Amino acid sequence: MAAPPALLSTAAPGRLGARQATRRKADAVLVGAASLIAGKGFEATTLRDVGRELDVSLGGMYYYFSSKDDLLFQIQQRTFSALLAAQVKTAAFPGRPEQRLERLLVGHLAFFEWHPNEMKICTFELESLKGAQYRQILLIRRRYYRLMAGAVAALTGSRPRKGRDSARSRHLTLFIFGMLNWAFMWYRPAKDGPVDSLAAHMIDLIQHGVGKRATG
Amino acid sequence: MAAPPALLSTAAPGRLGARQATRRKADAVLVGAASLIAGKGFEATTLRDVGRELDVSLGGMYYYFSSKDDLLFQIQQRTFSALLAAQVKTAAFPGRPEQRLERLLVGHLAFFEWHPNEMKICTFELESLKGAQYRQILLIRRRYYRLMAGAVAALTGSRPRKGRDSARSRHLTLFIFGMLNWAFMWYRPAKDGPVDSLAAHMIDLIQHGVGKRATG
DNA sequence: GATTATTTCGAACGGTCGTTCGAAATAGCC
DNA sequence: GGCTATTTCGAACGACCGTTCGAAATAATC
Repeated sequence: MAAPPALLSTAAPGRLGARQATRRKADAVLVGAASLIAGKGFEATTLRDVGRELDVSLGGMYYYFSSKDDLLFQIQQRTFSALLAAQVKTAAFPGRPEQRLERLLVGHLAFFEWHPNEMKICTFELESLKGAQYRQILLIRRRYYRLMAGAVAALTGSRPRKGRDSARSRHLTLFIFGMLNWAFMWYRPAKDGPVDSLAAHMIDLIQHGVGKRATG
Repeated sequence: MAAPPALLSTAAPGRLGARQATRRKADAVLVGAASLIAGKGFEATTLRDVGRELDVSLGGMYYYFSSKDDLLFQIQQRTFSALLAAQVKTAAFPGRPEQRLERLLVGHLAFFEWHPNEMKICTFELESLKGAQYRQILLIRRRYYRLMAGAVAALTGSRPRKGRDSARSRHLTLFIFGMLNWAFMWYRPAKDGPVDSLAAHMIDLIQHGVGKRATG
């Protein structure tokens, strides 16, 4: 599997004619801020901290971002958009249902492996967003849920309803999200092996449970 | 299943001869604070907020707690201790492995249903603790992990090793924790039914996967 | 090199936070 | 009622936060 795409600058740029170096620096600030926020939490992370980490003065931070909230929003918006776009592509490839779901699991875990800080923030700091920003991230998340729920429904053979899934199908999808999203609490590549084998364990559990063992 | 135990005052009391009413008020503060912290996060929650919620002046808060950190620590310490104690009892009852694991799942979810705010805090705000308090909570969590890992190992038939589980067994246990801990993001009793049926879905997935269906 | 636009800085502002402390109020006890 | 210990309060302190702003520095353009 190729490396997941970097977090593209999909958001509207601060200025139309902004030079490329400026864009790059803004991206670097985003990465550094994500590292700090993932480590200490959004509220506990200071703009002075972020500035110090990247050798930008406190006032200078406001050249790149309009507010602290904007910083958090851009991290989540870019991260989730890139994940969703990559997974939509992944889901488009043909294959048997279990293969397609496994590809999505690998894709999710690989993206998490490449952007652990950003993904941790998406998981932990959703509710730190407010108003329109909160709602926009919620929309992206909902689209991602539908993508995964569709793959799960294809595996179980239940025809996908328009609005609602059955309780069982819904629970199964949310169980899978739980397994995936909890991984950042414990997954260490050196200890747990590559994400491919982790996804294989996961798809094996989903298909057969612990009763029947696949090649292991 | 009987109601899970309340969050007992297991921590050392502020004063030895403290009157019962004082203890009760301290417990009430703990509950109110948990509600606010679960809603807004620990850093974003102010002692002034907590005091206002419970009609205690800001200065008065320090009669019950030595610091804001102490407040968070007590919430996590009491909650996790009560959960661990209840689950140790649950695990002691005899039964087939799948029954014993299912009882633990039900126990966990039922405890979460009764103390959602406190459990959300235990999940989200572990890393807001520092130093000795952080390490102490980590110890409790590790004991709880071992309890669950033992039940999982009994189900898979793998003999429990002393120090390390196999990668597969470890992953399976952590998958289960993921399913359980992610539930606070979506579980609503009115929509998702009682925790017993949720645990039944979960144990069915763990045992048979989606391939074979139990009574559904 | 002069002119303009972009980038960076440092100081300051108003506000809010956790914490302290001594006095006032309350309850328990004889 | 008096006396003591427990409980509650309100004001204040120092520290730090996000944000603003105008000037200085730097880069781009001619």
